[in-house]
Amino acid sequence: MVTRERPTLEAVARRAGVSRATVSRVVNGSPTVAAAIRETVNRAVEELGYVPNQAARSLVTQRTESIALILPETASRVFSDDLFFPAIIRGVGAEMEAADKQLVLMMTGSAKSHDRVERYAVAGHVDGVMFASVHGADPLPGTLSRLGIPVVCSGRPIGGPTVPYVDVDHFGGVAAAVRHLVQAGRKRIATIAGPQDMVAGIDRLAGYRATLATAGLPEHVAIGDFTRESGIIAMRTLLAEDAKLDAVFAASDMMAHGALLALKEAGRRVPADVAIIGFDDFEISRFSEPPLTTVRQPIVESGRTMARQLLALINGEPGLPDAIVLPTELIVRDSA
Amino acid sequence: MVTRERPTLEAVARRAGVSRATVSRVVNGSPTVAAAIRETVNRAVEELGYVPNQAARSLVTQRTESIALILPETASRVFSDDLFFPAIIRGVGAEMEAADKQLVLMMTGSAKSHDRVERYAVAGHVDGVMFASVHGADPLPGTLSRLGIPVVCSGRPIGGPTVPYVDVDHFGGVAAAVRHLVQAGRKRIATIAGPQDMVAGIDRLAGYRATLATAGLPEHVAIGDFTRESGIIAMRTLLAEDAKLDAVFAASDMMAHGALLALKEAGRRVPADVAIIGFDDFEISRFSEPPLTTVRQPIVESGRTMARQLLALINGEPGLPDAIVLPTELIVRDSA
DNA sequence: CCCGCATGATTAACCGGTTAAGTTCATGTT
DNA sequence: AACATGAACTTAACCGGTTAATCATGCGGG
Repeated sequence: MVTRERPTLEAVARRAGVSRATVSRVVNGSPTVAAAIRETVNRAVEELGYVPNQAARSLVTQRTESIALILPETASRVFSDDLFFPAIIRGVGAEMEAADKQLVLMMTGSAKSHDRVERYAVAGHVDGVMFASVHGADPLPGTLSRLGIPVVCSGRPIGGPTVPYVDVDHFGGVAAAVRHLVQAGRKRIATIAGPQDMVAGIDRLAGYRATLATAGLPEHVAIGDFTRESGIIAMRTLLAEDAKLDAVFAASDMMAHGALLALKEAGRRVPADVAIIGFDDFEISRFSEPPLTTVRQPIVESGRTMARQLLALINGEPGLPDAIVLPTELIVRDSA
Repeated sequence: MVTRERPTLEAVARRAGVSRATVSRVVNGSPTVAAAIRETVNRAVEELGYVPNQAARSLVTQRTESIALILPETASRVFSDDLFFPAIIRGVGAEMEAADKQLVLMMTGSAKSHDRVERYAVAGHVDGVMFASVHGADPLPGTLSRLGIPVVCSGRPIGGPTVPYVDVDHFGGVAAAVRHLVQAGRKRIATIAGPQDMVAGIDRLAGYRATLATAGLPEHVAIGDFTRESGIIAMRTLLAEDAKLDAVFAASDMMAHGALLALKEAGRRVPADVAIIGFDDFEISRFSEPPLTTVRQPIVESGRTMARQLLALINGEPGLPDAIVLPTELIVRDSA
């Protein structure tokens, strides 16, 4: 390991025959530098391979140029084939890269890690914090926000939006899906709902209920946790409770896929006997048997939007919306 | 936004009636502090809610306590239903959390971002760098390593291992899979290989070739890019070239899944007409139709291992291995 | 010819820690 | 009693930048 000495501002200054301050100004593109000097300094920077030390810079600017993305630990443990968080990361990452900011990933869940995140953010390691999918009424976003740290959540926080957030139109998407089933003449429309401590779970169930109520149809609810296995179990339960149900709205594609498996196991044909609609529009749904009708939610876009919001917040841009809700869209394939 | 002033060492020192140096020593757990003073200082820290400023600390210690994980940007394109990188992230993240280090995520691929990563690492923003799956003969890991920056790769780098790496036993896993097919009496065993600019693609194809050669059977190769769609296309090609093939080893589960779809489309039964084995053992493979026989590779574990290696390297631990190869295992289900 | 004023560079203070060197003081030696 | 020793604290230098305040220089105007 060589650990070659890296040149400092001082070194560049000496080489260019100017003061540290002038080099600093050149490096930061200040306009009050004569062209000739700028040229000389740039050459020196080039020759020495100078790269500014971020720690030194942060110390005085009070900015770190990096941003934390908090992922619920539970998610990564439970959802070993979850595609939601990767997509969020992708969206956020793209935006961060465009803004030349660094992305720091943190998992949280345990009280210990929870505390760790708080200390980390408070210590000024990052200029802002994003939360990907808040579970329950997590107080952390509010706490950080109150401490003056810019925060944006993906998913409307439960218990009053005390922080800006980006979410998708769960309700509208579900309503479109359920209406689609109603219009196809389905009468016994069940749902496999998501966890009721997450807004995505709550809102999608609400959309189902409201739309069925409007249509004057009875509701039939089983609860899952967004995973395929929970979808299988929920579908079996639903069938046991109502052998004649003719449609199911599953609050996630994974659960819809599980339902598909359970229906096949029970000898039901899809969509002939039972129609099924999912929510997410993951790649996999194009290839399921049959291909899944589903509500597309723009996950990557929501990551990007969250990142853009946070950057704007950090830059102190005025008139930022507290909430942004992205549209969802019903994608009709063969399952309904 | 409040942006409450955060207390500094100085403030704590004043409150505790000692010098900055003493507080620093207490905070860093130096043994040369009297118990009484330590107590007083800790109380002051508590009361003021003091959290050390990492930038200031890094400036003098030359350590940032954070580590970069580089993901190939191309991956993020494939990412849309890729489960490999999320698993790597999970493994690395767990280990980083345990070591109380921060994880900085960077995507690279374009020459521009490539340069960005280099500058970032060289600027001392991170104490070390991990590469998740190196494409082709990427010079970046070697470059950074030569500059004295601790580097570990996931996947043996092509073109001579100039950097320590962690990989899985592709060859052994594939050999077991192909032997399984041979022992089942399959005679026309094709493969859908992965991209040949990645070690995972190369080694798996080599394993296939060597094992078939040993068995005295002819080879039959189509190339994919690890995605489901490429699996579909490759399978169609293989069938067109040899309508009588009776087995396929696909170098990824996604491609195996694609192959399954293409075989169904062609009216072939699995495993009766054609046996199929994948590689990865993603969750999805337990639920495919039929459930997929596959080679399990410990992705999360490989992320953890890579992280542990890097931390050891950073700590200057002696006698570290240049390469660690984790075992793979054939998981027999219904497809072969 | 001298003054005032831009313009552009320099000086020096500061960001918030760490740590080597120096100081103080109680204790042990002879 | 004089002095070496060592424990525990303080002083002060330093890490590598940024930036407000200051200063030098050249130029147009009176």
